[in-house]
Amino acid sequence: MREPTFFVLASLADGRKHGYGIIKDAEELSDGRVRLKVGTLYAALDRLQLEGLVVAAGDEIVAGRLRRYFELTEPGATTLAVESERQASNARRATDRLNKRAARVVASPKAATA
Amino acid sequence: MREPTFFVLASLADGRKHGYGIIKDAEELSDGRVRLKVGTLYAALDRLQLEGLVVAAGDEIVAGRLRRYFELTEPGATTLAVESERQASNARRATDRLNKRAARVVASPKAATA
DNA sequence: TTGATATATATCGATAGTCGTACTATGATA
DNA sequence: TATCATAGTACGACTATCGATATATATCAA
Repeated sequence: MREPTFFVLASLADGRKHGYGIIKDAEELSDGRVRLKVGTLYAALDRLQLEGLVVAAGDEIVAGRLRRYFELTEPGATTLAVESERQASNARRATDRLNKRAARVVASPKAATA
Repeated sequence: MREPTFFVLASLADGRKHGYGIIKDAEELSDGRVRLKVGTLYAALDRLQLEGLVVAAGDEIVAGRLRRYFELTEPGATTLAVESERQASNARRATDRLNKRAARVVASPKAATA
């Protein structure tokens, strides 16, 4: 799963939201690192609905503007949990290796990757 | 960064390796979850070399077969470290939300995402 | 009142990384 | 002698994301 899609699910794990709300929330949740593009967002929502990870949760008109709400399904929550554990695990493995590498570089800079 | 590319760097963090060796190592490192395709691997290696994250580290002929060796550069190690922290952080944020959501679902199943 | 910014969604061509498959070739094993 | 593991090359197809454009309302500043 790519990062934008991951953040769509993570955003909805917080509760029911509308498209633009997801964009703002994902930016905040990622400390500004993830700025979902509108094309990416709505394409992802369509796809995630087809996969059953997200469901439409009502349209509302607020201040003359349409808001399309979405919410996470239980399979969506499970998928996000699996994906989170996968990424945490990947990060741990890579960090372990980088730490060992750093130890080698300190000991012998030129043969660090030998 | 996508998962296959991440594992190419993670594999090389362990030391100099040849293409096929990276495929085997990535599979082991990921507990069998990541099986790099040859097309993906060599395309990634070409790209990572252009980006300066990886360098060719000599060709060898072993048992009549060509082996193309690669190693991680310092910028490559830094990129992997940044990417690992990014993924660990993303996973933490998502897991936090899932835990809060689970608490809500236990308290009130039908209004969990309201 | 004109322009800029924020909110909110729709749509679409281009891009990039990955996948899938086929191909060549050697050495080891059954 | 057939199959599997090793090792690399090549290329078309796929798909999520990007980047841009369009539409529309509300608010605020110049």
